[in-house]
Amino acid sequence: MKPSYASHAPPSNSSAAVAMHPPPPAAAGAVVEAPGFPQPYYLHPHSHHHHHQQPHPAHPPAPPVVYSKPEQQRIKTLFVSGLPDDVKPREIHNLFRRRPGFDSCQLEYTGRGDQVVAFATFFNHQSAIAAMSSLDGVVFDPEIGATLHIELARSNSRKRSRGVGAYTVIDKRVKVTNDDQELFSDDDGGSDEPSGTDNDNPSNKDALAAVKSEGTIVIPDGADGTFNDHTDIPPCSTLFIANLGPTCTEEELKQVLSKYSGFHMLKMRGRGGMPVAFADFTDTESSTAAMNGLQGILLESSDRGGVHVEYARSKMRKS
DNA sequence: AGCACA
Repeated sequence: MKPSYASHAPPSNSSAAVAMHPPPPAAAGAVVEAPGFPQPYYLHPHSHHHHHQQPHPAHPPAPPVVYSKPEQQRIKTLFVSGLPDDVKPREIHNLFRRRPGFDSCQLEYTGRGDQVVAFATFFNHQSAIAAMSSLDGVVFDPEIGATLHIELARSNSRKRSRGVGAYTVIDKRVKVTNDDQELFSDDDGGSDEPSGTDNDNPSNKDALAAVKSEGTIVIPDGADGTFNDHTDIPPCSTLFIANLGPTCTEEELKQVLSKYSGFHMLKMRGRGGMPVAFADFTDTESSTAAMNGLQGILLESSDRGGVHVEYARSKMRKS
């Protein structure tokens, strides 16, 4: 099945498909028709920055951000193909760990030849989209000419590296005494399609259990100098919020922050130009939960993409 | 990348 996500549409209607060399300029502002869907889907939040000659200039506030068809908006996992077969899980983790909203990733040896694919899971859909548009088409190994192909996965990974593992390896390679390996090939043989990301999907688990050897290895956090966290700033009960649109108001932020328990107060600075905000919570557990939920989300006022949230470098002065 | 308030 062909993904309806539009950056993979033929060059005819994709501005990103041309000039697709090292870092793809993230299909800026592209408005594309998704096959089978009447309305256009807006691929990038910069729509109102680059004024395409639109028939209706009477719409000043940019169309709030719909990236993909509704059922895809629950997807927080990316499917990564185009990897060299000697890729290491650590490399996948390092590819994604700095991306805002990154949660965890896994490398999967599919068992089809030496094919390797990966899944990267984010805390929200927008973060996944943002990572996808900045990494899709990137040359992963120039020596070998390996170019990453990234799309939304068909389903979310259920693996969550809650505190422990930074990444996971799934090895479906089989050393079967049976000569018939076709028994559990579940599709047409297309090699770069997103397969189910469910690592242990109950529906096919039983069927496969008898034949397949699947090992899940959780490599401990920090085993090679990496961290489960997507930032190196130590946890703090105050959050630093950046990448806000110039028109972002305290009220707008407060409204979304107050959905998280433990939220105390908000302070904004740098109004006009590039505002930043500090949000104080009762404890680091609350601030961490809020950060994970807020990372990469788009506000009405957002014009540079989703908000960027980090732990503040110092706790807000208690008043 | 941009981290203040005392």
